[in-house]
Amino acid sequence: MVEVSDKLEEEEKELPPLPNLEKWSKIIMRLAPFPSGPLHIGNARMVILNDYYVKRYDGELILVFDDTIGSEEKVVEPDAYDLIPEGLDYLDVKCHRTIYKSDRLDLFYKYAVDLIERREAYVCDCDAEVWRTKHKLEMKACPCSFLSVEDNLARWERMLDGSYPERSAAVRLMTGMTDPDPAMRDHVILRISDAEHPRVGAKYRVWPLLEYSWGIDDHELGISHIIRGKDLVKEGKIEQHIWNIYGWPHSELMYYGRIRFQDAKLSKSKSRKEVLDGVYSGWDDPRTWSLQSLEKRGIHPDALRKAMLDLGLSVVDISMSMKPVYSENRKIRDEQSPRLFLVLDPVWLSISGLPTSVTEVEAPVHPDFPERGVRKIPLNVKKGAVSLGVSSTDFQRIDEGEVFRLKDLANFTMRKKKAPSALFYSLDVDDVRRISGPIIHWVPEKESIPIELVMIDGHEVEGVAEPSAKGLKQGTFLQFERVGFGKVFEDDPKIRVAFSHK
RNA sequence: GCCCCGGUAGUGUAGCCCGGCCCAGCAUCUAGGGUUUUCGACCCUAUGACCCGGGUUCGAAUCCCGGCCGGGGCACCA
Repeated sequence: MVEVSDKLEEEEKELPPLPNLEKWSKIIMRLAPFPSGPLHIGNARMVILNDYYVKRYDGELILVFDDTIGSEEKVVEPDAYDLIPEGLDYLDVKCHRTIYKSDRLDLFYKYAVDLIERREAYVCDCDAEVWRTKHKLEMKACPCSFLSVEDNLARWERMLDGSYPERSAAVRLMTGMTDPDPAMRDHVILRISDAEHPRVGAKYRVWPLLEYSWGIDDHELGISHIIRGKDLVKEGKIEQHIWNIYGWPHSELMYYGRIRFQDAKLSKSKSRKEVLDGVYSGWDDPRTWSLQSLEKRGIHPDALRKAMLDLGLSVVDISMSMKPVYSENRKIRDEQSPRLFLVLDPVWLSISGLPTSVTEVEAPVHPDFPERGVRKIPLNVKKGAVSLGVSSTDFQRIDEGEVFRLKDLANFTMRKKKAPSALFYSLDVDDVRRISGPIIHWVPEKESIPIELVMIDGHEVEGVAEPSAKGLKQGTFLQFERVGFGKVFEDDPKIRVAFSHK
């Protein structure tokens, strides 16, 4: 027994300590994604929770690609082997080891033989449907379970050597046919699949099921604590059954409920199809809700982390909004985000009557930090007249004759009757403040920069940004005043920005 | 049909194991105000919850029973 010091103290949100710490000399946990695509926001809870405790207890985190053969609906996507670590990197999660389930088949075979020899498992060649109705539901033992060890081992060999076609035989663990829970009755732990595996090809045709492979591996890898979704509680029970057979110490099992995001519909299979078909721009398309897509949008990993940790370890299924994540992201990012004017769907106003003294506007890079300087917006006024763009929604909102302010510039009277235009009214901000008139953002027609904004739903909208947007560099997180936050993900030939949130 | 699990403000969460400090804390959302030449950040204020019914107890969000509602499992998927 080693003293496991609890390093966390005055952290704002403290999760409960891990159970039975004293039983483990070291905290070892694991991340076990099935590599079917990049990690997405729905997987973030699993990752962050495990990482949180490993860091808190100075433990070890193992990345285990749970890449067994899967099923027709669940197939290994080779790109995922790179996309998953990429997502972990973004979340600042460090894995101390990386392991591939597909490298460990021999180990699972070894234990399969041992379990058969101990009469804890048997090879069943019943039809799955028959087995379910005649045996499982009626709680009647399967005739295969009475076969001798020798017969079972012979059957096992036939599974391996190809004599048994796919689905014609499987290894069942003798958990007991009289268990009140039908889910627990002699569950299949290994089965045949002739599918090709992206990493090991056709080397193996007998593959373990999740609950079995983990029953072995959680022990083999010395996993002390397991935090996983509650859809895996049955699997946990089967693991415990295996641990009991061998008298192994039980890893501590913890479950959390499922999260649904109100503003995000997650479907890895749909994403995969759309990415492959080119409908989505790639695995970082906002509609995939992949970790990559969140990074592209400039969602700070700490914002995600905080939101996930705030959920705690509740086992209740929840439906949460992205709002808390966005709120946290604004808090983190606001201070560092330069301001800029971007006008979507511009309406060009013919401005007239501008005093000759007004030739250029200076607006703060950040209103809370004047020392960061100003952005210069040249006007190119010709005889007191100039064309300035405002967003169409603002234009529609302001009535004929109403006084409004173009932020950092001056106050104007709206003229709509013939053509969109505005007449200079005054310079002083207070004039418009007194009447609570609108203060809106704008861009000059000359020298402004076209910008493409990729929205969260994948749609792209064209906009025009003020001249100082010229030379914006990829990776810059910024705020378009009154439009929202975003991150530049392309700067050549065109500036393209991923919209983050309001 | 069988087996688990759970129900605290709109949303999420703390408290429940070891009943009183909870006329229930926090975050987000919403509304209003302050600051600000942004619908951002920051500061302040307000509204808003213990699923229902019994029981135990001096005292229950916390313990017990029943009900209702919700989620998950019963795959040769993970």
